[in-house]
Amino acid sequence: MFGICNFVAICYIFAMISSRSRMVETLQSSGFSITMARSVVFDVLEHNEPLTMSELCHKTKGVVDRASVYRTIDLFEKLAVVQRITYGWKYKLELSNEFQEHHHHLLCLKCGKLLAFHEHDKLEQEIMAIARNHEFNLTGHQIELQGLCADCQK
Amino acid sequence: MFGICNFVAICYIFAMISSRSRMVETLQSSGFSITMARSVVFDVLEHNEPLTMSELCHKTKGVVDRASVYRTIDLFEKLAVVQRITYGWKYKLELSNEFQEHHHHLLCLKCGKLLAFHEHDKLEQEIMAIARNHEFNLTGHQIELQGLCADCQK
DNA sequence: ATTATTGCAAAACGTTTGCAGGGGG
DNA sequence: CCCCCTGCAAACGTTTTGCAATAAT
Repeated sequence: MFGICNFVAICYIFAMISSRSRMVETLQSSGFSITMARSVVFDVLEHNEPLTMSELCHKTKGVVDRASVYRTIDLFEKLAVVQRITYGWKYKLELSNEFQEHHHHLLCLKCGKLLAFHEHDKLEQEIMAIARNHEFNLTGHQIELQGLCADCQK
Repeated sequence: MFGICNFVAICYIFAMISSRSRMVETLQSSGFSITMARSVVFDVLEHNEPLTMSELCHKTKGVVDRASVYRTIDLFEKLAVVQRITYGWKYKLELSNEFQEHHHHLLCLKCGKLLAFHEHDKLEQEIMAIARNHEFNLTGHQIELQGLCADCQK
């Protein structure tokens, strides 16, 4: 009945719809309106790799004002719709863990690419152990690996 | 002959002298002068917790110009005398690993304290394994744990 | 003495804010 | 229709840059 391709496609469409509607729901349940600016910012983030603030502003130029982008990101962060990930000592923005799986990144110092990695079980366990040793009540963590990606090593 | 206290004191003084002279050596061997601005910035970093750029500028106010502080930090980073550590999505500056032992930090979200931790053998091993899996030529990494320190949990 | 390095001032960014007008519920 | 949200413009903090004066070797 269903080929694997159909299944994948259906999952993909479902993920998109559910991701967007979850954002709508998040906004409404906190009493915020669904406005064009917020929709546009969300859509841009959904369909791109992690973006810097200026990249985001550039992609929404002419449609959403810079100030509104900042205000929208500010709101989205408070509602945990987006998260900042450190990139060198700057940051990029992406949809947060509730809207996509928890992960960290490898940063290529030559081409600037951010490569996500998901195998981090041991890493996370070790981090929790360290926090425990220091009587730390852990609420979050950032990990970034820097180096040269496979392509740039050639 | 030597009490443990004397030994510790001697090690401490030796570490200070060697740290400063290693900086002098690093500058000279790359053809840079030892200037007042550079000495002052190094001394301030040596005798303080990690500092933000504005904290550093404030502590050197009236002695070294803001622009020179930036230029000095820029040079020190290129020569790997200082390193940036991410602090939230901002950064602080401290002497780099060659001038003090390699470590990472726990950030307390309430009082803002940066607590260093040194037990990270497993962490580092796991990080190298992940890089290997992705054919990444690893040159560095950043880890930051966020939460509430023991004092602030009360 | 010669050249690197600095201070000063101004420019270039990134981010925030006040306010009046426009769009969403 | 009412009020939240936006665009605009100006303010603000941080970082960079050009240039003439100064200090280091």
